[in-house]
Amino acid sequence: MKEIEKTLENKNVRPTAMRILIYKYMAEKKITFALTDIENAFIKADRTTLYRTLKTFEENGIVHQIDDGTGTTKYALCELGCNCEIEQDLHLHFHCSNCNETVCLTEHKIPHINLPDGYIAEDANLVLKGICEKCSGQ
Amino acid sequence: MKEIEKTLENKNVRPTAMRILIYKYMAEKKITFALTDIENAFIKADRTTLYRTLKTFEENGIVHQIDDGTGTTKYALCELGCNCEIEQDLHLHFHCSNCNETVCLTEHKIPHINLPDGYIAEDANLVLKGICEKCSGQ
DNA sequence: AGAACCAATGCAACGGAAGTGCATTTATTG
DNA sequence: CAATAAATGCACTTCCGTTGCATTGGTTCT
Ligand SMILES: [Mn+2]
Ligand SMILES: [Mn+2]
Ligand SMILES: [Zn+2]
Ligand SMILES: [Zn+2]
Repeated sequence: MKEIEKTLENKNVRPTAMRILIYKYMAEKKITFALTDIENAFIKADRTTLYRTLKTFEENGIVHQIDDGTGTTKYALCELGCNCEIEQDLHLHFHCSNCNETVCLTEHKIPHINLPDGYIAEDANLVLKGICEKCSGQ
Repeated sequence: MKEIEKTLENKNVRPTAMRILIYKYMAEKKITFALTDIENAFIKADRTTLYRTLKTFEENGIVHQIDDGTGTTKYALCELGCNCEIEQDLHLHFHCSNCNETVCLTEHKIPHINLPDGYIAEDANLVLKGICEKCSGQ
């Protein structure tokens, strides 16, 4: 409780009741989630509020967006010490085609790629798709 | 003309007038394109027809879809000898944040990634974002 | 405490893009 | 030519992200 408030304040985000709830939801969840997921978890909350809360969280380095190729944006809590407001943390993401869940593989960074002359890379997105550990039964 | 017809027939796609036009458009274009692009290029054609034509083309290995993270699906003609109906051609794509164009870097394959135990990769998508050669002025 | 102010929330509506059902036209086959 | 199948066009739907604006709630200043 108090801890979450501190965390938010440290990131310059006012710890409102709503925001604390949302943060809690995210912290308990191990995998990534979509706006709709969180919307279903909190019947009370308005979609827009959740949307803007996540946006605020993102702008202040609390969560990061994930584009896993499903067409719906996913979010995940940033790791401790992740400073993705300043520079991107280019870890890869895995999307399971069986359970449809997307996970951050924060240990696995996107390898450096040599581009043709003239191309300047500033950002990268690598998504692997297949069967996750839970679904592969191992 | 006749050549395009042959190409389509070889891929088991009936060479209708519309399809030949669309193929021609794609062949002239060097970069990838969205459904809307092609829609604007052919005032006459209905969006659904274009949509389904591209779908047919994709199912028969004439074009491949590209998810460049912009939210709108891009398409590009497959290379000669590309057999992406059978197995994915996992080359990377580059999206320029200046001119907003996406290009296939067919020479650059997505490197193999070691995943944690239990994860089975079947597909991959790697998109680099930044400044393209045209826009970097080199 | 009360007034003034700003941030957060909620409701409604918009817009882009993908996708589907069905009628109509066009091509293919017997 | 008739019968059949494929391709095209129109209308409509759904999904998701996004914005405008009114309302609520909390903070600060007098
Ligand atoms: Mn992540
Ligand atoms: Mn490509
Ligand atoms: Zn799974
Ligand atoms: Zn460019």
